[in-house]
Amino acid sequence: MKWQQRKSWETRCKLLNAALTCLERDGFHSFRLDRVASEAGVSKGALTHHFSNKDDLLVHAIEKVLDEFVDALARGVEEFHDDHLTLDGFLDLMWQHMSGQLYMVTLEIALKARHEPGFKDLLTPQVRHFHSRIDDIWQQLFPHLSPERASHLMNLSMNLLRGMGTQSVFREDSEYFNELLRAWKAMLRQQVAS
Amino acid sequence: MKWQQRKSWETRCKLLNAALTCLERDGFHSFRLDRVASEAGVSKGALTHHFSNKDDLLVHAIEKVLDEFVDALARGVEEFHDDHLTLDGFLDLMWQHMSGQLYMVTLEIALKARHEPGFKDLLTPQVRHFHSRIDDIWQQLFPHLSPERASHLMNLSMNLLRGMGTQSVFREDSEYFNELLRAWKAMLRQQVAS
DNA sequence: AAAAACAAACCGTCAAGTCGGTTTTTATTG
DNA sequence: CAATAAAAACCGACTTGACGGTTTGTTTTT
Repeated sequence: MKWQQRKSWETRCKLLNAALTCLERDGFHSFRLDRVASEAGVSKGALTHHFSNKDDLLVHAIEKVLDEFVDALARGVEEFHDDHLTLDGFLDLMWQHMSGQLYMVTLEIALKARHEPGFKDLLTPQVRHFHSRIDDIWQQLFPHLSPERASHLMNLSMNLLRGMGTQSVFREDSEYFNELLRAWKAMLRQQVAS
Repeated sequence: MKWQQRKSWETRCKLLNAALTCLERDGFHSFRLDRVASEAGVSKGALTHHFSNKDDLLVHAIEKVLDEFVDALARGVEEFHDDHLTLDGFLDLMWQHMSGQLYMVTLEIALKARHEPGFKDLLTPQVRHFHSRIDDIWQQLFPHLSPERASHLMNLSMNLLRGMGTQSVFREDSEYFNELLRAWKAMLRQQVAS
């Protein structure tokens, strides 16, 4: 029980990464299990061995990407407290992730969940956990504000970034998004100061 | 050339509405032409007679919904100038539309466009036209601000609402969204005043 | 008569899931 | 320490069902 365990974990990991790659590249509508398998360099049989079906694979893939995002933010807040990162820098970190693979993948999944109650139920616990972790992070970011106010500012920021992520589908213009971000940072500083 | 023209226009319209209904209810992944036909109360043959294929139907449907949205905002800005609508009320109007059929449909379409360059090319002119009309509206809303500043505030607002629309998939809690909106209105007033 | 509006059967394609089989690793036993 | 049984990892052909587009036929209008 050693070589097998490790090998198993490795192919599982390869499959999850391949699933995320395919989901971002092809979208859920054109998400094909055999393409995931070939992207991971294993057979379709191996995939079905590790994940009982499409939904199972997707749920675990989304779990992975959300965890990695929150981990990155948690490291960010540490740097913030050590004065190695400004508030602006923290927002840059958020945008860096939200404009990459993460957001598009969660968007694809969210739309799927919207139309499949069973799948949504599978995801809801993950989503709740994700939000509570992010909420914690913002409470740490602004310990001098009331928890409600910190949550508000966090949710406004997250939703702004979500919207920007969505708009980036049709408008590929990083300078424009940087400007928006700059404007938001200024408003946020104002709110935090008052 | 009269009964025919009218009948034709009627079934076209029924088909477009049915397409929007199906797209919001089922999502693009489960968007089926025969379901659109039965939703519209016509046969599949009628559908293929009016629209050459799926993409053609979708492009015209999205055109319709975007036009209706901007028309509503245009009426809103008139009421604003006649002092029948406050800035808060105008944002409520925007959120009312963005939290309804409009945004979910555009989201489905945006994700499709993201993975199908040909389809994206079909939509890009529509999207540009949409944005220029919305931009005009915000310029009319804030004639005393610089065009750049008005555009900034518009894009921040739109993207915030987009993000809220996205989040509403997992969080059905209208009071929460009203609170966020209230906070944003306050910040926006501050920005407009200064 | 001709063209438009509509109906519905048909077919080719394509992917998810199933399943019997193969190879490799781990546990057991004399 | 083999020998071997058992279990896990993996492979890929096949079935099955579904849907988009085509095509042929029918009715109604001009």
